[in-house]
Amino acid sequence: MSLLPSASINTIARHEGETVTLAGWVANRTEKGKLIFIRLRDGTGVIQCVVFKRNVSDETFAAAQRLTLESACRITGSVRADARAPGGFELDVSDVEVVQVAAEYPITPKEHGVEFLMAHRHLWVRSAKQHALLRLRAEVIAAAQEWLNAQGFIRFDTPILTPVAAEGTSNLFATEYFDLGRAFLAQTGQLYVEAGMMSFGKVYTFGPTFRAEKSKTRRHLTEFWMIEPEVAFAGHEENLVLQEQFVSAIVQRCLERCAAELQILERDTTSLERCLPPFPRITYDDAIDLIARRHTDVEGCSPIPWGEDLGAPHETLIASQYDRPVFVERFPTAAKAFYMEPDPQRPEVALCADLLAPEGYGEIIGGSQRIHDADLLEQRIREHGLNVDDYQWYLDLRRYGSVPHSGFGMGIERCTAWIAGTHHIRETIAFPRMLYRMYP
RNA sequence: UCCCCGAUAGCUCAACGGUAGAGCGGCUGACUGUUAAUCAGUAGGUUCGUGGUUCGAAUCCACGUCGGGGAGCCA
Repeated sequence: MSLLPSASINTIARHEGETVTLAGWVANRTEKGKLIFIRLRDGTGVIQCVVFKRNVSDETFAAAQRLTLESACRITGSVRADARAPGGFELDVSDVEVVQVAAEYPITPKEHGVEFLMAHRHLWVRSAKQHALLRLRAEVIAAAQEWLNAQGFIRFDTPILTPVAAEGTSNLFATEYFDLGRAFLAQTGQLYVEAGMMSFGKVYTFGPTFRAEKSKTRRHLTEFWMIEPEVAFAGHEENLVLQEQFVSAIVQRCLERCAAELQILERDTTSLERCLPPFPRITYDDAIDLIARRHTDVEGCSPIPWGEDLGAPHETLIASQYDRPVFVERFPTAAKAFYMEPDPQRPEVALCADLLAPEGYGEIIGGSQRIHDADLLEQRIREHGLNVDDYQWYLDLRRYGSVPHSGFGMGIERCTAWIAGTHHIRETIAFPRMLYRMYP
């Protein structure tokens, strides 16, 4: 006989007046003499179950008394509307079946510190806010993939174990690879997805990426998930249009389908509702001017000379000037990755852009038009001090039917943190990997 | 790697050179409408580690360990 429930809590209203069996965990319990309130959590929602001593057998009442926080159980009762119940419906209990009585649960409704919660991450994911955040993350991922699929993109998965640094200098995680020496965990799928682009035209890769940077901020993880579209024949302009449509579609879908989660997260959604194309754009040159004029607006923000990359305080200042995401485009070529196409009118800047989320959530997308000329690409590889032999396969993409093409990478955790309005991105992934934390 | 901050009961914190405490959680009991219930009682401590200063150290000093916030780099 199946142990599965006969109804789920998120759609319990459909069962008003019916007797159903729910299966889940005790989110909270209050005993009041001959009356016990059990708030049951089934993964889809939470419902209050009311056990009256007079309405149930002694065994059932005793079972309800045994339930501790997070105990697993199956509860049978009739669904009724009641204004006193959170959510408007409650279960008038007729039977309680204990599946497992939980040991004393370490996470209480009271406050806990970051260290304690991170050490109990495997349990913390059950908590309402974490549940909402991870549900929102799943929606961001589904929205991103389904939107790209609908636009004719093909998912083209790229390797995680790679022979060399895709972008060169950044720190990489290395591991032994049999007799072939060291392998590195991919820090991006971009170079490989370009091979897919030459096969399918419009592709994207989606998966975990790894950076062994010793970053210790609320915007960094050593393992994070990135979705990276790449489009043949697309130039810089088309790339930006694709990005603003993509991001808007994701945000609007989250607003539609995750309203309950955003409410639990106490997210003010008015700024998200404004997130529609076109997004404002500012060139790197104008950004430098803006920083020179307004750097005192943001703490720790100092003027920078032309050629230097923007820091976190600079991004905060720029984003604060706009009410929706903003593109910062045409960075100095020398400060960017080797594969970015120089602006034909001004080779000292590249046809690239970062998309900064509003409200100080920082860079959520980095993208560019890629160099499609084999000679220029090889020259740039040498200028970056990289080994040309390692990139022969990548140069081949420019030798056999090369076309102008563009793409970008969006960080799932940063995007989710922005939409959720969550301060630290560690809460937007189930098990964050950080500089000083790998457990659990 | 650098700068700043912290570590005391299961959790969140107080005690700031002189007897180690509270709230929550746990346990026991009361209660037919609780929403982090309320009320009464009760158990619970190697004050992160090592060394030093002192009549006396949770408290001051040094080193170490672990963690938090930020920078650089990036998504």
